[in-house]
Amino acid sequence: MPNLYDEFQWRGMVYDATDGLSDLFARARVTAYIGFDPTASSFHVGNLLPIMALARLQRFGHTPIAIAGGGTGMIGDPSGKSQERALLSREQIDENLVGIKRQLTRFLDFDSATNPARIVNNADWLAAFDVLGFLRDTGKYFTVNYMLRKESVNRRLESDDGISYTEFSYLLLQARDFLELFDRYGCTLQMGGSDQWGNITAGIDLIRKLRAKKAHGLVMPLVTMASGVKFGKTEAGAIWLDPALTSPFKFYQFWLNTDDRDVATYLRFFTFLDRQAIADLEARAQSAPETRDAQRALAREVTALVHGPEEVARAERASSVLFGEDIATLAAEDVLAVFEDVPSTEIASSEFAGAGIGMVDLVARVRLSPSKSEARRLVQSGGVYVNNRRVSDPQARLTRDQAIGGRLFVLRKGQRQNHVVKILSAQE
RNA sequence: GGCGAGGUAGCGAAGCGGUCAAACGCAGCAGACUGUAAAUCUGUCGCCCUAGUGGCUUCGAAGGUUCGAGUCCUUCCCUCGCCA
Repeated sequence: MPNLYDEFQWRGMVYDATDGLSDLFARARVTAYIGFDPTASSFHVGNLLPIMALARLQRFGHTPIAIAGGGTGMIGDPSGKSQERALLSREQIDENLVGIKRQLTRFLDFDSATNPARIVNNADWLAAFDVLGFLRDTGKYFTVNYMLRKESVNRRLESDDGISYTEFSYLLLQARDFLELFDRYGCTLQMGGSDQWGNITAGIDLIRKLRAKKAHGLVMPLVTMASGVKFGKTEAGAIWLDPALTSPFKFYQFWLNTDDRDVATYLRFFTFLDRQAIADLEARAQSAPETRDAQRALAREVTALVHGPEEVARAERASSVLFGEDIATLAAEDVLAVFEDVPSTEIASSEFAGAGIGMVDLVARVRLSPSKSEARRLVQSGGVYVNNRRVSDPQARLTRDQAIGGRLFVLRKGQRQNHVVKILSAQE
């Protein structure tokens, strides 16, 4: 069995790790965990790297545990945060946990005979502690001096906002989690993002003190984008795994648009492709970047993983239509199918009667532009396309006979922002 | 509490009492070039319309001076430094 540590290493997923972790992987089946905050009802692509770490772990024969942080979520992790966080309500957390658990099941195998994955909620034990018990059993093992030295705490001490006692305590809870999993499942490794190092080592220290056993930690690098933008953020907001929040088409497009400089890194991070396949794609990206085969493979792999192969096929089809074929020649049904994910507006056919609807009005109406003034500028500058044809005359009007199949228009702003206008017949 | 500096468009930052919807930079949005890339270049970037040397609402808030105020005066609110 190849060593998982080497695998993580070549994929660039090791930002830091405790000594001896490689040896541990070499000689034993390891149970490892990563905690996930229930701050939203869905993961976004920024959470993907740790999720993939658990998935790889399982594929190498080890046992993954995902903690859905129902308990720690009540408190809020100060790591990487410059400000105190708003507390989530218990109901909100429970709701978020449901969504997160469901998404994890796509990556992990819970039915494996040898090393089934497990999702646990740390509220199960953290909520059971009484204050006095916790302070005596866990708090006693951490000096405030130790806690103050932690980067996450320290940074907030220096900021004007300070840090509440609540968040200050977070470290203890996460340390206690690690101990709990160590006791229950023999979990000896915690992984996480690089900002988790302090929290992880706290758990390791606790296990050493109370159980006299060596536990391990591994943290992954922050995923960056060459453009300098925060990874996973687009103009439209975060890229979510939930298809209701980010359509599979948009999800696919996000990956397809990966910068040349990032694609090799992302292939390693976010796909299960092996070394040879990735090396080939990298070579291809070097010699023929214009084909964007590497981006295409990345988009296909990740979309398949998150949304399934059918969605990949649909996204690819939609992409080829959108960026290639002539929309006007397609049947209305096909266009609708392809643009299913695209926002749409229904407008009564009566509005298209007579002189029709003015371009500027329509563009503003479907919110492709925030105001009519801006819509006008947009049209004049040549940024608006109707059924794939540029319309730059702000006086232009649209009537029903110009619609695809007499039923719809595909409005496009710039290169890729589409909007479908459906014409509602009077009798419908 | 005392002293000093400042609050201008998404952010940063200019702004002689008239020619200020407000320089400039960044971000944003389009266009060109391309590969649905990066870089670069161009335009645009308060709102409205019948699109014009058009209308309307802005420069922390409220008053005032003036033919005219982002620009002067008063009060208030807030932020930031220094001292206590």
